[in-house]
Amino acid sequence: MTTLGYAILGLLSREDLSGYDLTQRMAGRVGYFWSAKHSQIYPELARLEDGGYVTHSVVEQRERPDKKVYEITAEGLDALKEWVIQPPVPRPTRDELTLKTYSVWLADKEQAVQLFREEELRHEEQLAHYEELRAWMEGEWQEDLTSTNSPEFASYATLRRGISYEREYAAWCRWVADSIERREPSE
Amino acid sequence: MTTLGYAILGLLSREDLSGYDLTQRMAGRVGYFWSAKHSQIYPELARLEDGGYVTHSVVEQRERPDKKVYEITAEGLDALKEWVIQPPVPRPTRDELTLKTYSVWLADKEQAVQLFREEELRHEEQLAHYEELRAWMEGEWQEDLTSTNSPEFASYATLRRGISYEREYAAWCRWVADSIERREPSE
DNA sequence: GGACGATATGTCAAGAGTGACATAACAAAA
DNA sequence: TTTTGTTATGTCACTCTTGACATATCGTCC
Repeated sequence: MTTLGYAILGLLSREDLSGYDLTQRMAGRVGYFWSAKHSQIYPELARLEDGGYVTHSVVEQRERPDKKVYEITAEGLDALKEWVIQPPVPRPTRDELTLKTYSVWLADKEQAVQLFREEELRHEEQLAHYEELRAWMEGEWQEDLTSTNSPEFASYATLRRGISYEREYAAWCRWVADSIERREPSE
Repeated sequence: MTTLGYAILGLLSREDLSGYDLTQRMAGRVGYFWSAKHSQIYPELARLEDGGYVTHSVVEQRERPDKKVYEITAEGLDALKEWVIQPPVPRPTRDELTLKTYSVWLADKEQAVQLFREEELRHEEQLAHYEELRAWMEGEWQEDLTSTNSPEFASYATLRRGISYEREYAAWCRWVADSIERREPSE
């Protein structure tokens, strides 16, 4: 089983979805911690069905093309539950901006400052979006968030990770930009 | 040019290195923001040399097997300088622990708490290591860090990113573990 | 009727990255 | 003398992931 397989099972454990629906989720909702394109999702669904982790049924639609709606099986749910509590396999992080920073001493100061200001803005915008979502969740899901058994709590927990990540990344970009500006004034 | 190519150029802009040396760097020093195995590095060096970004000379050693030491060319340095100030191509982040968190509502609470405590520890140990390095740099490189033209400043800046990342990740793990423990006591 | 956009499902070639395999020089220890 | 460990360079098959190509249904707008 691939990690993508578990990502799909995680979505199907909450609701039945088509390959198209899964693609939307992978680009949006869960896209900031796991993403995939439809060209990877469709073959993976076939493999999951082959392994008995999901089943599908064709749903005929009148106002749209027909679709295959996938449902997680008992075996699929068991596999997912087991995977969740296993320590994650350590993956190498690859951060291109930090890599660029490693060579920033070679760069034109003004252009470097601009780069980090732009990235700061990107992360602050993402942060603002997450903070909106957070406010909405805390209002709408008040009761669900009192129990960690709810998918709502799980979604909220991942969002808090996103918020923390974006806030720190933006702050670091600001620190780098400020450092260059202060130490090399108008070079 | 691949990102790995620029990673190699970034290392060679600081000092001449062999493929073996580069492999050590990619596993250690810069490994927390970009990493590669020797099986990827050797072919990439050949491509870089083909493109005129690096040259190599064979250094004969008496106490060890001979080695090829690579040196960055003027063209290589130009390419690196240009790349550094370009906005990074947005890569999808893939975080397996956050993905597991998305399905944590299905998990046994005790085992889930254990998972997040273990991960918290991992990140705190990494953080402690980085903080040691930081103290050493701030002491040893005091003068170099006053100018952003120095490779020392660049190394210091990337280290601060690592510190910020590990600190926040550990804090988030702690928050998740605490949440599960408080809201589902001894279930 | 035709064009366009959203919905819907699929394949394929190519690149990035890894683990395993392969070879060889040299030192030190058994 | 053989073995073990480090240094050193390389290849290859395989997996993961993406972008491009391909096809088809259905509604709406011109």
